[in-house]
Amino acid sequence: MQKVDGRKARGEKKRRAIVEATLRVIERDGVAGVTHRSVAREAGVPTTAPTYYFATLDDLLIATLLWSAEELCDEMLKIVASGGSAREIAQSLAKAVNENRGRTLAEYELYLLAGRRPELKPAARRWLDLAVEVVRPADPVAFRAFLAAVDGLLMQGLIADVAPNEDELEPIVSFLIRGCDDFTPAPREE
Amino acid sequence: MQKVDGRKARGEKKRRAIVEATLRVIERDGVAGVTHRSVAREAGVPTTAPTYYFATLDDLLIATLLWSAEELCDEMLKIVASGGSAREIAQSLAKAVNENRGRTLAEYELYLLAGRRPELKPAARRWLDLAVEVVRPADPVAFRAFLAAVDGLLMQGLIADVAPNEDELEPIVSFLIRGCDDFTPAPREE
DNA sequence: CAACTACCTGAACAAGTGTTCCACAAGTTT
DNA sequence: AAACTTGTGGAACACTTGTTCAGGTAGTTG
Repeated sequence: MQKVDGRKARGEKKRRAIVEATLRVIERDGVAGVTHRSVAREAGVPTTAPTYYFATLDDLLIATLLWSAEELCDEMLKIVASGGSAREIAQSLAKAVNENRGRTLAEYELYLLAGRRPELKPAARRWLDLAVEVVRPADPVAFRAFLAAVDGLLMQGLIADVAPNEDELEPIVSFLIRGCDDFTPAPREE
Repeated sequence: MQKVDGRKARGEKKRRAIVEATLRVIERDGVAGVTHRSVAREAGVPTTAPTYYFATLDDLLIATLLWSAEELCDEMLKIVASGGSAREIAQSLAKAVNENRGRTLAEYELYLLAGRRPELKPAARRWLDLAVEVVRPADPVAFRAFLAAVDGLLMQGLIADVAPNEDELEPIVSFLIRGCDDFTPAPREE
């Protein structure tokens, strides 16, 4: 008979809390602001807790990227599921560069981190692969162009004097998804 | 009668050497690897030289971003001047994510830096503004979509397992610039 | 309730950081 | 050549960093 060890359960919870705190630190101060101590302070745990749960600072960043990537995938799936019209997509993009600006910045910093750590690449581009998989676009070239533009619009939105809003983004999104059947997947052959 | 002060000339030269060394450090180790000491070592100057020329480490990064942005603009203008066909653009992109991978990574790290330092934003998006200005696109929406996709293709190229080559990129670029008259500027009304 | 185990943490350390300071060298002007 | 300005660099300081480690604590088991 197996009983869940309360100690381990608590540990797992704290571990998650540390990862979440790390993401908040990145949102606020960037990857550069991540230190064992800053994370510990943010999470409200002792200084050595992050070291205890993650062998190295790198491991902590990696865990944070993996978790963030997972969340991003969930959000993307929601958009696709809801129909994926130009309006909805533009709305999501506008939110990412306005209300969720810090979060979006964090995501791209982790993105670039993957550029220097080959083992992180799969996680970083997970949402891309997943998008292709669930949408099964009729025109792969058009779809790849669309996905690239999404990244570009977000990045450029981050360095604009005033971030673009939904109405400004919509025509661009519309232009990009013409020929993509509004995300309607190609019929799968059985 | 004014004579150029040999001291100042030498100083200016060293200053530039330090900025160039900084960019090399970023290419190799990322922004995180930039310290007064690492830059000094790379540039072959004493430890305190970077501090002497740049009040703070931030100032050094800022100067590096400005310089890098300038170079990027020059390169973009060259592409436009040479005609800006899909083939040429795809060629440039392929080069950026292969031979010049480190440099491209560095550029995007500095890009994101601008996301957190409002005063750097104009420099970071300089190439975008310049592109719109010199191309004077007939269809602004299509052109903005194209510019966004360029950023996205580069970023996604950086986190691909194997970076895309010219031939893979060309169809996507072609798709994007259809309706842009191959970069031919709209006739300017006089 | 004692023995045990696994988790947890405060203090401490060595290494590296940004920056200051002052003596001095090189170049220019009088 | 003396006076002056500008550039230069080694030593040092106060501080923060990642990480270690030995002891302590909470949860589980017999």
